[in-house]
Amino acid sequence: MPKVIDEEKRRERIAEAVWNIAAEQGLDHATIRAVAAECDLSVGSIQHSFRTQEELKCFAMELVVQRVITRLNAPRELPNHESDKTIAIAELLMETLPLDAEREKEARIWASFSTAALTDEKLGAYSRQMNDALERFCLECMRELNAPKASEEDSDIRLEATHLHCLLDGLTLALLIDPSTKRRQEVERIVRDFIEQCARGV
Amino acid sequence: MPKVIDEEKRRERIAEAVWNIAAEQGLDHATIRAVAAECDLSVGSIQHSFRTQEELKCFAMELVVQRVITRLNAPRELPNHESDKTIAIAELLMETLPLDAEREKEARIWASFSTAALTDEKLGAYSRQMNDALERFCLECMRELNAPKASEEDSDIRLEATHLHCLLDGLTLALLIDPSTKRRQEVERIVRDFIEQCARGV
DNA sequence: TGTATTTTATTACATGTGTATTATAACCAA
DNA sequence: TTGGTTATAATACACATGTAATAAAATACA
Repeated sequence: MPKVIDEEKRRERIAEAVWNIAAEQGLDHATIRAVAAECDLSVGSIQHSFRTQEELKCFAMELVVQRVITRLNAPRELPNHESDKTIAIAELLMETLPLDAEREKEARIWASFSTAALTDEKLGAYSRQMNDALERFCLECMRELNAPKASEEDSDIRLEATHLHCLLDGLTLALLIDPSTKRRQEVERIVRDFIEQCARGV
Repeated sequence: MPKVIDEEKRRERIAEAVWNIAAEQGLDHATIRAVAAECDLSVGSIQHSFRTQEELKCFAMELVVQRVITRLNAPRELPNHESDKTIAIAELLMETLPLDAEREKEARIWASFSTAALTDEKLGAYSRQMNDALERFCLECMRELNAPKASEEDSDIRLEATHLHCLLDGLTLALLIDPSTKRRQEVERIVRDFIEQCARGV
């Protein structure tokens, strides 16, 4: 019998090396050799886990989507008190933004993959999956905000969820381009104001 | 005396070839040879106009910024009547979105360049220039909307302009990922609602 | 027309890249 | 220990790429 390794863990370790390179140098720098060096493996070992580079890139992107979706679906409990809940939701949403170094790295990873997905049909599906998940998450948040009133049409809430979702994407981009403290404060203020406005049901 | 060509036009023609490839296959596919083929020139001609590939990419990105800024700064006249003006501004803003094939291509070009700018310091400056220009444009729009009231603080208007700007970026991304008619209609509705809300000064 | 000068085209070359191949090393069961 | 199986490593190879070098063509003025 051969040496036995946890093949799934190995694949994830390699995928994370792709992430690092994508965040720091762009996805196109994630060559087999660069990835091998990044995760301290030989080219042969990478090839053992992934037959082709395309397979590796797909897996690396799929894993991003998986992890983010898992996090978005994590069980949460929101405060009962209405104004506390509003604040909690705003903070929940801000956790998706690159307001600290770790999230910034994630956002850079995602930016490189989703741009690649625009011209790579194989990756496009993951892009759409992520989009759907974020939209659902925003929709849940909006439902929570509107729950006590139940005054709005469902289609209106869906539209506001899409608005929120796109706003978050745009804020993410803005923070990647300008991660200054000033910008971060503006972004936090925008999210809070928007959520409060939604809660007031304007 | 040598053959005389319009060197500036030539450079722009080459840059536009880079754009085409970036939109269709991604910026990393814009190799010297691919660009030469795209604009029906030899590799030597490209080299005559651009010493290195880096120089070419910078020029190509700079030209995008230049053209967009020129368009944003184009003189416009808005209707005097208030509600007409609101509608006009909404339509003005929607012209920046990839709601038709031509704008979609532009957005894809910009997406590939701005993502590359995240990991390429040389390109980062253009990214920030474009951002500033869009933000100024949004600010002008917000000022127009708020002109008749003059009730808001300037800092609030600036924040709303940033909100608008980020929203537009996010909507652009959403349309690139899903350019369906349904999505387009949602996007148009979101812009109109948001602008109306701003006009009402909520 | 001839020629100087620049544009264009071709080629060459070093390096990077994906991947197949091969050889070695590591491991578990008998 | 030994044998068989698999993981790892190293190498080979065809091809793409950026760029330099060189040759050829084209043009405006004398």
